[in-house]
Amino acid sequence: MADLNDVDATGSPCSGEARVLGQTRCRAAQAASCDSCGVKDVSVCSALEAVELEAFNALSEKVIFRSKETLFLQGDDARAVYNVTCGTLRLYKLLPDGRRQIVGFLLPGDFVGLSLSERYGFSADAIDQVSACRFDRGDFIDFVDRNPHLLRRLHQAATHELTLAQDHMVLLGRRAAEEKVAAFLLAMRGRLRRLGGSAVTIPLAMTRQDLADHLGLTLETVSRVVSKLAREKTILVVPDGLRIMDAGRLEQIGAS
Amino acid sequence: MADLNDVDATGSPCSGEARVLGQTRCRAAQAASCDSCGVKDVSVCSALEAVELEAFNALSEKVIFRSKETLFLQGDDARAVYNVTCGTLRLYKLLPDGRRQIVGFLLPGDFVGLSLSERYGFSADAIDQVSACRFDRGDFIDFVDRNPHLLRRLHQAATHELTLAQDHMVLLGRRAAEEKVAAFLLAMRGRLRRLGGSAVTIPLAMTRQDLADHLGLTLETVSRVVSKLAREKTILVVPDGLRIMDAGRLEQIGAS
DNA sequence: CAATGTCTTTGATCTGGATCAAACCGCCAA
DNA sequence: TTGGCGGTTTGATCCAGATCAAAGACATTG
Repeated sequence: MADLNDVDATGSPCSGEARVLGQTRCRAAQAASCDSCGVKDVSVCSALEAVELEAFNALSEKVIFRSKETLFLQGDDARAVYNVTCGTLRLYKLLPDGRRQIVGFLLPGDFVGLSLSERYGFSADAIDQVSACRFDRGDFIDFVDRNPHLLRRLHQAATHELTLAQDHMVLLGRRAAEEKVAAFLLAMRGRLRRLGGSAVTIPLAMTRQDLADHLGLTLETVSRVVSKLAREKTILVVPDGLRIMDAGRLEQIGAS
Repeated sequence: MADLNDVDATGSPCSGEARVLGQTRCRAAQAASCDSCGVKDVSVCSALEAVELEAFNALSEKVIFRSKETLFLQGDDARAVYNVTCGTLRLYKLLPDGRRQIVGFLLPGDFVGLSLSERYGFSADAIDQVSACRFDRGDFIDFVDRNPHLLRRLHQAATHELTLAQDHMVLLGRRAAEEKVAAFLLAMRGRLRRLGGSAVTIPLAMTRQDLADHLGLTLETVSRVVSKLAREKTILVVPDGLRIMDAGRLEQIGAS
């Protein structure tokens, strides 16, 4: 049985400043503009000196996207780099006939547009209300050029994403429906945990369709698998998310 | 009808020096050790000054792997970075029960291990005879640190790989068998073309099983699709590869 | 040259997940 | 209060691709 005594992440306010490649600093004064998003504050532990961090954050402006709002479309020229501070983004690609593959969900702390290329390689929109730090791409590149040690971090971030992408290829190419869902839930639990949130309740802002388009399934199949896991008491479906009741069982199904 | 007059890439010798992040320089004296691999020489056009290039190449030693030889396994500690100069590598991940997902095929000019991380995130083995330049990972990192502009190239290479990975997710998650094969062939044609090879004949060193494990299919399905395309004269199966007879038709099937 | 192993092709059958269809469940707006 | 809307669940049916099976095509080796 899972650790039900875990405190659910609920009321921690969001940072108004960018996490510098995985790290963040919170400014309480800005927290009020963003409702609870399930992420605890993380103390400063940055790749940047305090003075650099100040300069870095000065480059950004805070922006808010409403649920379903589109940040940009695949092929748009990449004016901005974003750092999510609150909420969830979906990044996706479309085939000409409308089939969609969600290549990733971004949570607080994640960057969009780190490739620094001329054009966005995917589309992005907000699943729930999202707040983010927006950097002008040119300014961001200049700053990185002036602080070359940041490039190492940038490169690390990119290769980490690549590793995730490769893991997802295994999931898409070689796993059965139930394994896909189990592996996804475990991965999500890991990410939330690292963000300091709950290890038990997973707030799923995305719909069954989103899940399906991420896992290479249909929404009906996702729904059936979730129902089955709930019937077996492996998970418990709650409003706006689900609770992992038997992580061991989930790992057994989604073992990697 | 496709351009049948295209000269097939056959006899061009391979470089004995690393391509510096996409560019290469050939040294005729070393070419003899490697049989034809379908890749034309590319003139020097490097991110490095001549003197740096010299230093860079001095870091590497030439290594040769026989067909089916394993370079490293997932989880091994990453002692080396490789630059393929001839032949084809497959990079793959295994599930505990033996299911395999090939995350990529590497052709001449491609680097392995650019993530510079402590451990390899996948396994790699040679499909045919492969020659490569081998860099000690520590030396490579030191060199990059001394030449920070190279980090930009490194980062570009990583994000390019990430883009390819995301495209492959679309293929794995949302495409039908025939589309998968068509898209793969077109992508391979593009890569070979960029390498200066033939646009018509695609030398497939990999088996049907390899293809299947890359595309998320079974070998039988791959075989059937290839047979079907051949029956329709879209492609022509030849020893050790195939010819694209009707690229338009292929694009129509595998449109992205 | 037969024997053996590896890879490929092709056919017959099966099945996991897609597709089609309908009901259900808040939630919001009229 | 009702109706519409977006999302979810559940059932019935279908089918693309998996699985099972066998034979063919080459190399390599004894």
